[in-house]
Amino acid sequence: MKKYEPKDIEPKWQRIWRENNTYRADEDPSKPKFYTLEMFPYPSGEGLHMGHVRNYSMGDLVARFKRMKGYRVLHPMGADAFGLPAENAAIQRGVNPREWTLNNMKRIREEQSRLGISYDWDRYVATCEPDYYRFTQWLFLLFYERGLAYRKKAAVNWCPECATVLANEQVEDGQCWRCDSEVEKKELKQWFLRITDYADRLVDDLEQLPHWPEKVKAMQRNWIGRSQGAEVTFTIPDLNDEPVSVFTTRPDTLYGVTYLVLAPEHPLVPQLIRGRENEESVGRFIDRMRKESELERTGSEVEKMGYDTGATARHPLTGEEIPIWVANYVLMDYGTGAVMGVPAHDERDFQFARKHGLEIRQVIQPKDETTEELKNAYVGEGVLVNSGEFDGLEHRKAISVIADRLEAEGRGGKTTSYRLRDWLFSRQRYWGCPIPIVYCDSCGTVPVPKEDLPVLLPEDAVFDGKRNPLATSESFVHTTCPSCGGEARRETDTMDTFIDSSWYFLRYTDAGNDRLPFDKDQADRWMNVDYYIGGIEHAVLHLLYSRFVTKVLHDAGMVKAVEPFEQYDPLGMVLKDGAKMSKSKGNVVSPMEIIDRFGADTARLFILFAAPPNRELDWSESGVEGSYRFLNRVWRMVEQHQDLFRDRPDSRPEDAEAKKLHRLLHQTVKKVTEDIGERYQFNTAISAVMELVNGIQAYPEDADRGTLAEAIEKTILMLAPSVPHLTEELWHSIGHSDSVHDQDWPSYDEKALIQDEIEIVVQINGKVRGKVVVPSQADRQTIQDQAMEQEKVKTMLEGKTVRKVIVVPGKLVNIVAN
RNA sequence: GCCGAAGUGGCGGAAUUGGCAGACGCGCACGACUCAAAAUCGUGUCCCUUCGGGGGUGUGGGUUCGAGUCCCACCUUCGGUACCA
Repeated sequence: MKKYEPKDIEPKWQRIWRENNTYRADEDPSKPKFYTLEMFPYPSGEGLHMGHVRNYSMGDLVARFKRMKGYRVLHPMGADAFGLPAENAAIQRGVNPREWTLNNMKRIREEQSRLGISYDWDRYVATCEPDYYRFTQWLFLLFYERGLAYRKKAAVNWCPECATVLANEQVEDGQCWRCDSEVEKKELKQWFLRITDYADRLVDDLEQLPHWPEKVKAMQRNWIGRSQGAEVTFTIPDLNDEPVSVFTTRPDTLYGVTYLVLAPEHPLVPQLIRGRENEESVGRFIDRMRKESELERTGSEVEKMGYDTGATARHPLTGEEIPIWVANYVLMDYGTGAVMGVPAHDERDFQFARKHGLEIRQVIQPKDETTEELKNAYVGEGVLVNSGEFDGLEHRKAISVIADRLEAEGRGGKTTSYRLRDWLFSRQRYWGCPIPIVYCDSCGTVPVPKEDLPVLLPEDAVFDGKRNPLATSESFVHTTCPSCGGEARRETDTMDTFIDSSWYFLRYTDAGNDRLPFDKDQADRWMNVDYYIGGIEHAVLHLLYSRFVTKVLHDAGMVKAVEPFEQYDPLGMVLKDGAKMSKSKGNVVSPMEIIDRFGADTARLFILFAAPPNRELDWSESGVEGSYRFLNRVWRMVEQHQDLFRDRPDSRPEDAEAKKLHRLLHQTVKKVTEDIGERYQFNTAISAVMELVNGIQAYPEDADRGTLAEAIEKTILMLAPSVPHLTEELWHSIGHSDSVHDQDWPSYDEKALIQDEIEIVVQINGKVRGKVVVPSQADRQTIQDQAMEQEKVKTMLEGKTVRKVIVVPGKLVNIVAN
């Protein structure tokens, strides 16, 4: 008997599949399409880790399954190849970022190949290649034409370590998402993409994504932070009735406003304090706030600090003059950078008013309660009091009524505010996609014509870690104006690398196109991605940006899809001993080492079997051995029955054992088909096949041989998506000359699932007391009669009165007695 | 604080529509094969028990003939987010 030697068979089949182009995407238009995608990797110098293996194993299982089910499947791979590590390697070790990246890509591709994943390698894309980033630039120009890319000066996030700016999404707890450095604020002129124009659609269209986890949708909703309310315009008598607007979700409390608070950065503040006695102290406070980092400023434990400007504002409805304060807790980049203080009905305002001795005026009264002095802010329901003509209104109604009144008087009105800011898009780094913009003294900002793309990254940039390398390249910076032909300078910032991954799934649909990013027909043939797998750390980065870009391309008529990903499955982490694998902990399990020892099939099987897809998976050495053991059992099972396949008898399940195995086989096919195809629960699909293998091994020698042969053959087919090499080898060993991966997925026969006789549980008062075997079609009465006939049941019922008998055909009988 | 998810054997985890809790695997124990070991195969493995049975899915209540599953209250853990007006 031949031994199972993954070392021999895995490379062999990988070679044959490559030579036969087995996994090229099928273009047959008569088949339904299926697009399955795993997030492409950043080609770091580390190679693949177990998280990748898990990701790819799951995607490959689905791709192979769908292919066998008769779909034309798109299952591509690429490299998210722009990024800082390459450039840092250039600075620290003097290597060329491009070479460094391409080397890593090569290694990662080899490692992916060793896993035996069924990619259509012809569609491989690398975002750092000119034939890709040329179209990233093309898309930028499309955004620019549509008014969605603009440049403005603003206080932006600056990471001193990365020496570049960051989008809001890329700042976590005031720290850089990549290097954890504390982020600073800098006033810079930068490029932005107008993602806020799409805020409503990005929220509303989440409704169209029932196959996304609630969690991820909630994170995106929170991030966009849409909130309905009103804008209220106060005026400042001392400044010629200069208007100052605030945003509030509670216009119903407008009569409870006793002061206004502005953010320290609010543009009116300098004018307000000019010449007043506290000009100096307030000025110092403002300077300090400006210098403070995001973290110092917005950390949860930061004390509320505020200063009276001495100026006053006029209430839009009452005309009352109220003091204007400046405080650190009001943020310039949310709402209007100013808030109205309603201490009676807002927790923060209450504390602030207490601390600074400001008036607290109650204007909402809980129903059926008398007024007492407030010990806390009252934020509940109630009716309006002390609110002039609005007294007695229910507060929810008042929200609308008062907002309408403000609008009628030209002093505000209903509005919606968002937390989402425009996407800060430019980066002061080399290893990214150059922004195709030229600055000309006579023509101003000029986009590079699409036919002149790509704007190539220069080879002569200097990597000294002190400045943007692109700016050091004379050959790059100096150019001619596309408009007037005069001397001009190129934009030296590159694009945020998140743009590269925001459209790669579209490029895959038409990877070779040298005219356009992709052809509309091709994109429409494949989009949306039906099944997308990858880390949840991208819940509000990559996944939000991709949704935005897809919508813009849809609006431009480039693709039908309005959402990129039909179903998104967040991938659970791979742990070791309950902890994240990391070099510092020394608990990293190397995928290639596992493949060397057990083979890729074992690694894949273990990872699929050990936990459901989106839960954490604890790597277990003995678990891997168990998977290896199982594959050996399958191998031996087929080897032992080689004779069966020489004359391949037909399946005639007539004896009891054969009927049993036949039924088990069909049950298993049904379960595995549903677990993979509908529930995406791969661990239970595999356990079902294990049960079938157990059943086959218990099958007696003298029972029907044809039934056995069928069961073995279908076991191989059902395992093919999970362990492609082993099954291919076994498939050929039982006499087939075509690939197991080109076979039809086994079907099951509902009739085969029906048993002649079934076991029914007999309960007395809900406790199992016995079992009866009845014909499967038996009616309620027959089942009940048989149950009551049971010896055990009889003795248990002695001296008791039967009150009720519940019969669930096919399941159980419950006798209620006392 | 707010939002989201999850609590089931020694461990990873099953139980799809309210119907036999613990599938499958790991680990462990015993047995077979062997001079012996490894490998393999087989048997057992939630807890208690006077062997009749009793208890058991984070806690306490409820609905139901019947609850891991539904409802109410709470506890714990994990993830996200947080002066967002």
